[in-house]
Amino acid sequence: MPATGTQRTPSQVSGDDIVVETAWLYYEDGLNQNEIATALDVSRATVVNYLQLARDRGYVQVRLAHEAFTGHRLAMALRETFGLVAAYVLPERQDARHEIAARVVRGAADWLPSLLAPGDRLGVAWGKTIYDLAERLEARRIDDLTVLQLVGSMATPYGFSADVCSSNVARKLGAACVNLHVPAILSEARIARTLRDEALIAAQFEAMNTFNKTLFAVGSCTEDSHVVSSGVATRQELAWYLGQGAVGVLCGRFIDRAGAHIEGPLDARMMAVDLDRMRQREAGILVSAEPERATAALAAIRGGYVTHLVTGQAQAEAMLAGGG
Amino acid sequence: MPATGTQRTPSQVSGDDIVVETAWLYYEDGLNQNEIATALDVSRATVVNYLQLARDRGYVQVRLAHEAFTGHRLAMALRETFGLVAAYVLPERQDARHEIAARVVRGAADWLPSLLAPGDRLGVAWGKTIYDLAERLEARRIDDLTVLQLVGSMATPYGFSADVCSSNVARKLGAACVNLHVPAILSEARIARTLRDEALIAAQFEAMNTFNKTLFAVGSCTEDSHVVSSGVATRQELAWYLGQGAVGVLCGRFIDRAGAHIEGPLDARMMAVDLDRMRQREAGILVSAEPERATAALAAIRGGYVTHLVTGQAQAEAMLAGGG
DNA sequence: AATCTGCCGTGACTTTTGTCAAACCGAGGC
DNA sequence: GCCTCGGTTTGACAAAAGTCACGGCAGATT
Repeated sequence: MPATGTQRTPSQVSGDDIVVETAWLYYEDGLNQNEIATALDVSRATVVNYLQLARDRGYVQVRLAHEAFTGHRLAMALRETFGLVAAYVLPERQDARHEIAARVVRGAADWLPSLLAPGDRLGVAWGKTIYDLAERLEARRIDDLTVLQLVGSMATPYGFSADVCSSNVARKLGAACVNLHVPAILSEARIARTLRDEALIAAQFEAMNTFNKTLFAVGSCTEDSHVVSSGVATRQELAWYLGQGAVGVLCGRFIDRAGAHIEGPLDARMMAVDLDRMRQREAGILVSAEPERATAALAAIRGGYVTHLVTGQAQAEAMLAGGG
Repeated sequence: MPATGTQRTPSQVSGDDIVVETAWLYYEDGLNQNEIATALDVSRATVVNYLQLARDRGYVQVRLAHEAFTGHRLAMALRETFGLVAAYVLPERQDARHEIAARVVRGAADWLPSLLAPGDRLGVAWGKTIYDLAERLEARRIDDLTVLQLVGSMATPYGFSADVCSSNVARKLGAACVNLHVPAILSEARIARTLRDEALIAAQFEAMNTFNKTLFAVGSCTEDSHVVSSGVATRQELAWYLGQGAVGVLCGRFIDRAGAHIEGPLDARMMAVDLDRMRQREAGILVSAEPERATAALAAIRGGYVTHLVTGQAQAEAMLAGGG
């Protein structure tokens, strides 16, 4: 039983000795709280306190292994069907569809660091998904990493823009960041040309094109899509692209079912990475949560932009049903 | 309540869908088993089973953060006192002294991967500690890593030798391995010279010397030390070195309190890395568990061979008391 | 020196989790 | 169509973990 009459000084507890010891016995040696209490000669309640302290201080890390998601039935199917390097499928209940976006983002944030290596140059697109992903990314330095903004900036009603997306990803990963200090879309092709010829901007584009991995989402082609709400495209323009067979938006460019770039009125006015360049990469990471985007995601895969896919169960099923 | 009359087929459970979903709800979303049972419409006992499955399959990873050990009171003190880059101190109870070696080895095995980066060339010494460490190391590939054997091989009564140590470390980390295919000690200096001049051996030595990080333990200078039991040194030789002020053995070489190499009868007959070279490295990782080795560890630190130290609480205290 | 204050540690109680044998289901063989 | 077999699910019970209000020591304050 616990000896009475002695009490540890604050520093002994804060100094971590006992807390770490307790955590070790519990989590590494697998003793239960009673055994630990006996061994350390304190009450079990105290053991509970120490363990709580250990958790509060972040000493205990619990996570689900990537294999749980990459080894998932649907993940394997996606991988084989579409020739991906890996797929990461988040589980999803019928009755919690609204949560899936958050889960996919969380999963992608957990997975991303393990897909990157020192020396990588990561091209980052923009969108709510990417923005949220950056938010959830836990700070973990990757040596000699550079983040490159793939699309010009564009203010949105939601408070994120391409430069914020890339900056945040860079910050979390301790990476250098090359931003594109231009709007994503300009009113006239002439102005876009002028800007692209500007030495500073040209240099930024040149730097941008040195990426070896990419991180992006695909937009859907509906009127409530971000392409429209952010002002990149007007409704008329969207309608025109739809008429040409557009099923998705990738880095601001419209693509058809086969993933081919649909050249149109916007391209000359757009400041963004070229889609042909997007195919030349070591790894292309697509994050896509909602089943409604299955078609767009399929197009991106068929177009050859994707090697790694993060998605939810429902979208995975939709893709396997619709593609193949 | 759980609906009766339906039951999952084996493949549905083995197929991981439900198991991963359950694990997610429990570990990521923090629901308790009752809430999960309700949500998934199964009994709580089933939830327990699923969670057990998830753990059995290795989907759940629980570990103590490195900060628990590097941020430890004694770790900070060691770091500051001896100017180390980092120290990793394992907690230790009075009544479990015999376990500390296992803990330190485990801690070192957990820490090591995070100290290595792609492209590194890791020199590995030998000894029971290093051998055990290799055993405990969990398989995790580090790109473009090369492991280099720092000391010639020597059969021991315990079944490990330097080549086994380095090979095992390399295997676990998915690294290339350069072994030294010679005995650690030869009967005559002349033979050692001859061997060193042999093209093949010379090339191995040359490769060995390209290390940028080192992993080693220090031996103590007692009659039951491995230096004697493995036949590297005779008792007479040991006695001679003790007379010269030897307090420890590092990669087969004797060092004094200041960590200086004590040149003696063995050196010309020895096939091992040069101690001067051991000082020229990005990182030197010393693993040492028993308090009796505090003196030897101190010497190694004073000698400038160490930047990272893994040890137990008792040895840490001994070092802080004895050195400074 | 007495008092105060802020943690620390504890026992009793509640909630959560783990165990196990028995019931149950579906698939295939007779 | 019935039966057996292997794995799944479950309810009842047991064990473990979490909570909380109170008692107590140590160092600071007056």
